[in-house]
Amino acid sequence: MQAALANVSVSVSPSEKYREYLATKGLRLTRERSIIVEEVFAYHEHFDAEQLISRLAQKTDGRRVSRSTIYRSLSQLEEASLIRKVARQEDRDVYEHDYGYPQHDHLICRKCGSLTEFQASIISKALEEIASKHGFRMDGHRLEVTGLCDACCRPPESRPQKLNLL
Amino acid sequence: MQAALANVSVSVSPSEKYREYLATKGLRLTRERSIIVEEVFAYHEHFDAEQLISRLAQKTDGRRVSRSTIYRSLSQLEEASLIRKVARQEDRDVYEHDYGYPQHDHLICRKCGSLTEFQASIISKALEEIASKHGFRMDGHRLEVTGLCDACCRPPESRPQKLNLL
DNA sequence: CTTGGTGCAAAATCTTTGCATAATC
DNA sequence: GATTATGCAAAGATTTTGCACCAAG
Repeated sequence: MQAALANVSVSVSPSEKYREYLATKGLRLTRERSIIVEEVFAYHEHFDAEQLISRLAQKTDGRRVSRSTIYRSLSQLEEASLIRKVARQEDRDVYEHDYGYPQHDHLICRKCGSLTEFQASIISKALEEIASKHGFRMDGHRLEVTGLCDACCRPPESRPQKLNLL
Repeated sequence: MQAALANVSVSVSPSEKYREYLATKGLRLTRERSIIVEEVFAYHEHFDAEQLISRLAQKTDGRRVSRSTIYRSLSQLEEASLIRKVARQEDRDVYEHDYGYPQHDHLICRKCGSLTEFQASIISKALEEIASKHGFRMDGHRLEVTGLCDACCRPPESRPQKLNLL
């Protein structure tokens, strides 16, 4: 009678978790919502609303979902802690899986825009101490480290052309 | 011959720094830009574009500046590392002073929205190590710790009504 | 007189919303 | 049958841009 209590404990599927969340609000896991949550969790890549829309709003089979519904669902998925915003790129919120995935942070390259994940328990621990010192009840954090990634650092011959500044 | 090399070393005023930045681009510190940088550094509060605009676009004296110019200037001030984005609230980017102010991070209350600053060198140090491990050339970071602030934590009589999720 | 700058209004983006229709309990 | 959901198009909101006129070197 021991549940896996590692960093990640996934007892139910994302869809199921979504259903549970919806239930608490008296809402239903409809076909569209189901399609969305499945698509979102089909890949572990970071994504934004537009990418999801382009994948779902253009389906020819019966799995097409409208733009509005996708936006509405993304808000719910975030509320339900299934996904979370990690950054903002090109004026769009970038999401990632929050459910079933360990806490981590990101190195964001200012040049090529690449997102590199890393884990550092020392940071979480430090934050817990800091929060408690301020009487702050922490429930999460978002840490974006900006700079130049390994590839973009190397000026030599393979100098990246794409400098989308800022 | 020793410059103040503490966390903060301000040898020139924000305006002067702005002027220097502009010079490197062959641009000038105009009267409007001057007004903007002075207004921005007049208070050390966090602010967003709209707040700045409401303060500057409604002046009756000769210190009015247009919306466009303010947006254009904010981009430059950010580029020049005079200000930086700290968060996003109500769909707006929130800025704070970056120049002449020590590195710090924020505790953001999900309930009342309050921003509390804190400093933790341990985090910067940890990040430097992590970055170097990834061959990443860090030039800054943004850390938002979310949760409930001291005031909003206290359930006693003023029990928060809003109990969301999970 | 040539380049840079401002202001206005229109445009561009991303996101939300009103409403009619459709599905579900 | 009442409530919830979807899709569309229109509306909202913030930020950007084209353009004419002004300013500075």
